[in-house]
This record gives sequence, C-alpha cells and structure tokens, in this order.
Amino acid sequence: MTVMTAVSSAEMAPHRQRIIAAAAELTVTSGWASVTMSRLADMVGVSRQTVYNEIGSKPALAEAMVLDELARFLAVVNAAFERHPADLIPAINDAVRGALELAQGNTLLHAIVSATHGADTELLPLLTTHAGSLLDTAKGVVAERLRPFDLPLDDRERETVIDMVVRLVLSHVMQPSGTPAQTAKDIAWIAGRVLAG
Amino acid sequence: MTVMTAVSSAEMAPHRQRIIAAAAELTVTSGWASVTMSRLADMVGVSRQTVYNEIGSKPALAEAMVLDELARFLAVVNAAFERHPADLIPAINDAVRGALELAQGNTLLHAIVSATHGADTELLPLLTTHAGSLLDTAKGVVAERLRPFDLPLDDRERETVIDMVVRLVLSHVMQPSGTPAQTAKDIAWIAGRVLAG
DNA sequence: GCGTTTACAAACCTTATGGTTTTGTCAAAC
DNA sequence: GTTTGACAAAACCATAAGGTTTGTAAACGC
Repeated sequence: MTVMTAVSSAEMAPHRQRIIAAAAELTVTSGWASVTMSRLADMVGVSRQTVYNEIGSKPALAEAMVLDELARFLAVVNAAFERHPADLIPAINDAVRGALELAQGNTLLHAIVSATHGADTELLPLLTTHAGSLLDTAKGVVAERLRPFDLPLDDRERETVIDMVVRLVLSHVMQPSGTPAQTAKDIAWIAGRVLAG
Repeated sequence: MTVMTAVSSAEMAPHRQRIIAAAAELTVTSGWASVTMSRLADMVGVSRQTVYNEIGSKPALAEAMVLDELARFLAVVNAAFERHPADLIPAINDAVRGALELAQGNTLLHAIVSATHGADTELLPLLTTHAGSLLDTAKGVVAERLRPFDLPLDDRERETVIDMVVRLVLSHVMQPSGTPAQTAKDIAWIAGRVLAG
C-alpha cells in the first residue's frame, strides 16, 4: 500500500496538474470556449483518454481549474498566518491584503470575470452562484489556521466569523471597492471587533 | 413648479413602472432573451418610441429592472427598521431575515440566477461583477436608516460596517448557506459585536 | 496496472446562405 | 407628451452540410 501525502499525491498524478495548468493557460489566452480535451492532451503530451481518466469531464475540469487557482490564494493566506503565528488580527490583515492583491493581477480571474460571450461565461457561476465548493474549501483552510488560537467564541460563532470573512473577501475579489490594503484593513478591523467580544 | 415626492414621481411616470413590470414578468416566464422593446410596448399599450423615451436602452432596462427589484428588498429593510425604531440589532435581524426570505421566493431573482444559456445570462453580472450601482443604492438606504442611531463609530467605520452587511446579505442572496432566520441571526450577531465596540 | 489507441454515437459548434427581427435614432404629425 | 413612419446597422433565426467535441467502451502494448 502506498503512503499518501499531499506532496506525493502531487507527484503521483503529474498529469492532472499539468492538464489543469494547460487549461488555465488556454483559458487566459484564448478563452474557455477554446479549451478542448484533445488540445489539452496535445499540450501535455498524453492521450485524450488520459485526460478523461485524470479529470473526468469538462465541468469537472472547470471546477478543478477554479479550485487549483483557489489553492494559490490559500497559499497566500497560509503564508500570512505563518508570518504572524501569535497575532491573529495582523495575520488576517495580511491574508486578506495578499489575497486581494493576488486577485488584482490574476489573469485567469480576469479572464473569467470579464468573459461576456457564450461559452466563455460558463466559469463565472463557479465564483458566484455555484461557489459552494470554493467557499467550503476556503472556509476549511481558514478554520484550520484559526484552530491554534484561543478565542472567546463557541464553535458556531467561530464558523460564523469564518463564513463572514471568506464571503467578504470573495465579494471584494469579484467587485473591489478600494485598494487591497484599505479593504484588508477594514475587514481586519471588523474581525478584531468581533473577536474581541 | 411641481413638488416632487416619492409618490408623485411614480405617478408622473406611470409608463416607466409598467414597462419595467412587464419586462420582469416576461423575463420570469420566457427569459430575458425574449424581452423586446416592441413586445413591452404592446404589453403596456404604448408605442415603442415611448419605451425608448422612458427607458433609454436595453442595458438600461436591465439595470432598471434589477434596481426596481432591489427597491422591493429595500422596502422590506425599511419596514424592519420602522418596526424597531429604538433597537438596532433586532432591526438588522428583521431586515436581513426579510430580505433573505424575499430572495427565497423571488421568481425574477431565480430566473436571473438559474439562467445558463446565452443572452439570458446577461443579467447575472448586474448582481455579481457589475453590482456597483446595486451596492451603492443599498448602502445608501442602510446608511439613512442608521443615521438616527448614536453609535460609537466614526464615519469611516460606519461605512465599513454598512458595506460589510450589504455585501454579506447579497452573498447570501446569491448563495444561501442556511435558513433566512439562521443567517439573519448570524449577521445580526456580527453587527452587534462590531457596534458594541 | 497504467497508458495508449481505436472506435463509436450523440451532442455540439462552424460555415454559409438568406431572410427576419431588433436596436437605436430621427423628424414629422397628432 | 405621445405616436407614427422611416431608416441603417446590428443582431438574431432557419436551414443544411460538414466538422468537431464529448463521453464511453473495448482492445492493445508495455
């Protein structure tokens, strides 16, 4: 039986990651409509069947692509929390600012949000009306990062705060209302008031 | 010179309101793609030119329709605040719960959110990526309702709280995560903590 | 096992044509 | 203030043929 870690699972499925990367690249340069399974297979150098084996279907590819991009945002969040192991509010501030800055320059995100014609718009719901798995994943990571902290909140209240922060950040990712630094400061301020009890 | 009130302005442009209502009805029953200016003119009993005079253009009609629907949500918010003239947190609780309940059974909202094909999806950005005017309108109303209350917040902090609540509610309108009552309780709890200082 | 190849039906997109509808704006008439 | 008639430009629709893509399956090779 093979031991399964986060790292080794990435090494075990090198195809999957490269397929997703190729799909993102194609989406940025030519739009989601131009992404086909055989084109991905060609770019990666595998057979079309392997693409199906690794990904499953076109909708699954869309979700994998979005969740893969989300992972980059969550890496920024994790880095911010590791930079402030003891201070929660500065950690939140840095995490939010980092995520919003990443959003600003993110070409894939821009391609998804500014797509207006036909099949290119199929990705937008994954960030808006069908963002369930995205929200759940993000909330899971934040919950994990919050676990070490001893807060004056019960479990339900914790979840509520996490849900608030994640939804607020996503809202500002889609529709910014100020600079990342300013918005991060605002959200961190709110979190601070809520956590202060 | 005619005195301009909310009521008399509605009476002064009876056409506009009926046109928007007809557009909403058509959108619900046959989709946004089936909404044409001449069809609206026929339904309302005016000429096509009058529709253009009142509305301006197709994109303007879309925005007018969304803002008109928003007005219904804001009416619920206003009613909640008038029900609790002295207690801010219960007012927020009722306002949020009312808005989310209205969202649940709102056929137009459902038509917009569940549209997946072609031109029908043109309305979704008005609630997500181009929701600027919607957010601004909602924030204006909430700010007005908050004005009588003497809160331990400066102006910037007030705006930040309002922005948070409005974005959170919109997020839950698009992507609910629980019952309206439960979500309202959560948001009111957060608001309470922030306002308590 | 794991990946490739080949084959396949069904759905879908493309191209091209021509015809129709719709948009948005005008000026004139009521 | 509203209507009518007119208009160009653009968008959309119907039809058909041909190609592409999707998703599944089995046979092949290492």
